[in-house]
Amino acid sequence: MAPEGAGQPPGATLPAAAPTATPAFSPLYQQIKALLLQSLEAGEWKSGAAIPSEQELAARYKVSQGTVRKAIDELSIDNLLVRRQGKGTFVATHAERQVQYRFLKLVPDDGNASSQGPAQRQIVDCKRARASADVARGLGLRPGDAVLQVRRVLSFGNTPTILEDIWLPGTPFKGLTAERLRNDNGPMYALFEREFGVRMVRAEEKIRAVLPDSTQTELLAVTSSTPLLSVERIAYTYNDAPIEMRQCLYLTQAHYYRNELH
Amino acid sequence: MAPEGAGQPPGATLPAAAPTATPAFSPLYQQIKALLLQSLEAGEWKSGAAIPSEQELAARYKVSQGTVRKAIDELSIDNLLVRRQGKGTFVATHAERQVQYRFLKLVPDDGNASSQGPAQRQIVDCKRARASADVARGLGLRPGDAVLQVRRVLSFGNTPTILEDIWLPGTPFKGLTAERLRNDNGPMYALFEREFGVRMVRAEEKIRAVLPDSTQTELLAVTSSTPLLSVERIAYTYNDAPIEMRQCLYLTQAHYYRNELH
DNA sequence: TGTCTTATGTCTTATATAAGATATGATTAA
DNA sequence: TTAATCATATCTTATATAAGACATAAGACA
Repeated sequence: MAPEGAGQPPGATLPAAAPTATPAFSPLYQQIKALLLQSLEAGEWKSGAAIPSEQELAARYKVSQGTVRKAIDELSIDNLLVRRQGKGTFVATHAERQVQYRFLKLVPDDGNASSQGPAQRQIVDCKRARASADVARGLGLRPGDAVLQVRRVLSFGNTPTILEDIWLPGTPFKGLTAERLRNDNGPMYALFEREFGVRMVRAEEKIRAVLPDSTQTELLAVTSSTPLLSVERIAYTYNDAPIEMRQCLYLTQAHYYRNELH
Repeated sequence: MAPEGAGQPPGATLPAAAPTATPAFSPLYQQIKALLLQSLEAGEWKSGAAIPSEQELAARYKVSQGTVRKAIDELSIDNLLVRRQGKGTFVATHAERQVQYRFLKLVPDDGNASSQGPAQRQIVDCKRARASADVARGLGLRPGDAVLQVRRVLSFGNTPTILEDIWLPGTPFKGLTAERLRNDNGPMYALFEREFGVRMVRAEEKIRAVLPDSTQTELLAVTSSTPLLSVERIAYTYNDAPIEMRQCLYLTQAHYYRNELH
């Protein structure tokens, strides 16, 4: 029981390992967190795979296990990592998620999401296009840049309920076709992750009440006087980079958008 | 530097101090958290006041400062406490909040909440009533129990934008009148906290798109074909006890409901 | 009045130990 | 010999404690 040399002073910059310029004079665990983020972003560990143990990471970065722990704590709060006692810490993935839809907050009126079966999905359209001013602003592109546009309808119990227009930047999603979307049974975000290495981290939504236009009434089988929830979502990957934009319409006759406030 | 007797085994129950039966065999810091919650609920520390230092609490409960810290960490994540380095830890309060509305997520189209002035508030109605089946279910009362009902309109730049029907259980809010509401300039939740000792901790919302009825069109000065956001909110105080129910209508012509997803 | 000291907060890091999960190997029964 | 069982070794994360660093504010002192 001989506790040798106590910890290095907080605020010290990282010894050598640090490859890029960290903000300097930030807490050690924040520097470690930044390094872990870099590794995640660089794809050093695959989705769903275990990252090195806290001891190993502590050795790699020359800090104590507790410091690594605090860094991992924050990353798991942000849903980037998942801890499992006795097993290890894993890269969060959509592949094995129990919930089908990561960001969908629409639930049936009885509040029980499992009371209804899985959604029926119908890809209406999937084409290459040029970014409009709106889409370009949302995705951080220039107007006219190549984008992929997907339109689909989700139905619950044969009732069309959700109409989605999805825009994706052309570059990372090269090769995505209606065929591949239709052939896939799992969540769309799982496919993005598996086929294109794109991981969704967080999203922002703008919600309004609107009336549908003529195209929308047809696709959702409602009258033009049926109020709908308009949900504009921008999803972000690492480093707050926008990677997907959606314009959704929700029919809230038998469903509602559930939100928790803290 | 003589690290004497290492920590007691986790999962051990608290020595003596524990006044009520804690779940037993939960981590020490969870037991401390529960004790702190009891003190908060009992009003041992007033809103906005500092709670004892981590050292003091550690001494009181016969645990280490770090264990108290972990308990406080979780409570401050839940927005029940606020830490200020060098100053202390304080009971979260609405009184000094910079934001006017705790749970309001409606923002102007430009996304800048401060670009519009403060809201104009108009109390339309404030009366004693009996809980309907709906309200009783929401507030955990029996139908027919005494409740307070408040109806008000919020306008931004002279445009009526929000219509709220608020139901409050009669007991904790005895003595609340339209007069007192009108005379108060601050946030309603700050008044609840100051005058009735009721602290809002979290809330749940059910959001739908609807069309207004004739009364609502008048109060909001819109046509009956203007789609509105219907937001049903139930706010909770300590121990997940529902304490307020709201039925709100938002005009989303120049505003949108902003939500962040993680 | 302005600067320094000091007391008292939280914040950061480190270490020791407990508990959960899994693989390994000896033992036993068929 | 083979297959099943059980104890154990050794991974992992989880919890508890302690000590020093940093932040803040109030009082001492020139």
